[in-house]
Amino acid sequence: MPKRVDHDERRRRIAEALWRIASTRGLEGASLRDVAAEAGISLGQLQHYFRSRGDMLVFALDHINELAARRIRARIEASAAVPSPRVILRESVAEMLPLDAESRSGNLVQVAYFLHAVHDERLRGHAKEGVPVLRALFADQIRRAMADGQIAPDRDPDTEATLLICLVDGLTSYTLLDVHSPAEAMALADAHLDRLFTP
Amino acid sequence: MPKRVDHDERRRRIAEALWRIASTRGLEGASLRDVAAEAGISLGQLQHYFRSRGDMLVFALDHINELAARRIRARIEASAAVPSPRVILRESVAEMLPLDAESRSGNLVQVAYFLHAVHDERLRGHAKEGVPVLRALFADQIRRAMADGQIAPDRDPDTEATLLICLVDGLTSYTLLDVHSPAEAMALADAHLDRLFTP
DNA sequence: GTTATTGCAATACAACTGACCTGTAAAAAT
DNA sequence: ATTTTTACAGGTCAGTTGTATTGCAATAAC
Repeated sequence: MPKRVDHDERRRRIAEALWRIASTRGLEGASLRDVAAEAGISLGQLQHYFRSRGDMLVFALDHINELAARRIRARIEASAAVPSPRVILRESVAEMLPLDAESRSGNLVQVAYFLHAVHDERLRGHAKEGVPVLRALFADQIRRAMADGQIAPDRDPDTEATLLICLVDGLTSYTLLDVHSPAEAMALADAHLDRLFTP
Repeated sequence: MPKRVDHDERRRRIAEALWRIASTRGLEGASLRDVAAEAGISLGQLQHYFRSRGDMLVFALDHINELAARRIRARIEASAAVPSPRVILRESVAEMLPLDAESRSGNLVQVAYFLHAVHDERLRGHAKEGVPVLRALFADQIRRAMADGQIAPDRDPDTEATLLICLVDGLTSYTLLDVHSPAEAMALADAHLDRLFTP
């Protein structure tokens, strides 16, 4: 055999090529041939690493979810030595919203997957799994802020966490549609946080 | 010529067949042949009424938007003789959320269009146009409630209207994904309204 | 050096796509 | 009665899709 190859590394490269296409033409517009061309490899080689198109889609979704989680963590750690709950929430939201071109294309990929997941049971599991984790993270921060007197004690942390996630999702949708600008989206998120953080 | 036919009525029938397919298999899964079969007509007949697939998609989107707006109006008028702002907002939200099977499939069609619209300039215009109308309607009700002392006077009506729309959008997405149930979605929306309506 | 295995290229294939074209029956217009 | 227009049925076409198959070069194991 020729050089022994890192399979996962190749798969990640292919997944990234897939995102580039999915963010401009949608997931359905990303045929095996297109992805192979975008990745600079042959169709045969792509098929060597993914037995089917479905396998490729699932791998790429898992990969993008992992990268997103990593970026949120990195951003929080970079923001302050001991970040306050409000900073953590705000930075997380900022990272999730499509505020720059890169994040925008990432969100487009997520949306493409979302639509697919609604109709595809296999993808749905992968698409859903991140939500409870994120809700728990948000709810924890809200609890911390409540203990600190920054949020009224009659709020329910889980409810507030879910509302915030849903709001970000909606803000993302309308930002992608150019109904409002990235800056307006962030301002709206801040307005929501302002009212969450009232003792 | 044979019986003179109501073209728009035929087109509406075809559009409804398209929704039935789009809500289960997605927009891309709705080929001209599939739509024709679902509508119980031949491919030739379908092509007689729509010169291209794109035309069909645009018509069906406009039609579904119009029906949705009509249903919201009907629901509000049915709720009370002189509906309060809060009732109007709540009923509108309830109509937008995928609370029953019919509404769910309608929302699935909307989502399918949304993803398409992000990449298709022609569709984007049609998909966006409903938002400012809805925001104006919501903002009006919020202003009425503020004048009545039901909402704190320091709130910005347009901001609150936009936040509510975005929240509903996010609630819809996660309800479609079965992250939470329709009942939970409505409870979350009520929680948000509770905090909006505090003097 | 032989053999077995891996990495990949190339081709083939059946299914399906949207668009286009032609044919024809029916009825309205003249 | 003739002409014209409408409403459709059916077929064709070039192009694209995911998948399967075959062939072959490179190298590790023996």
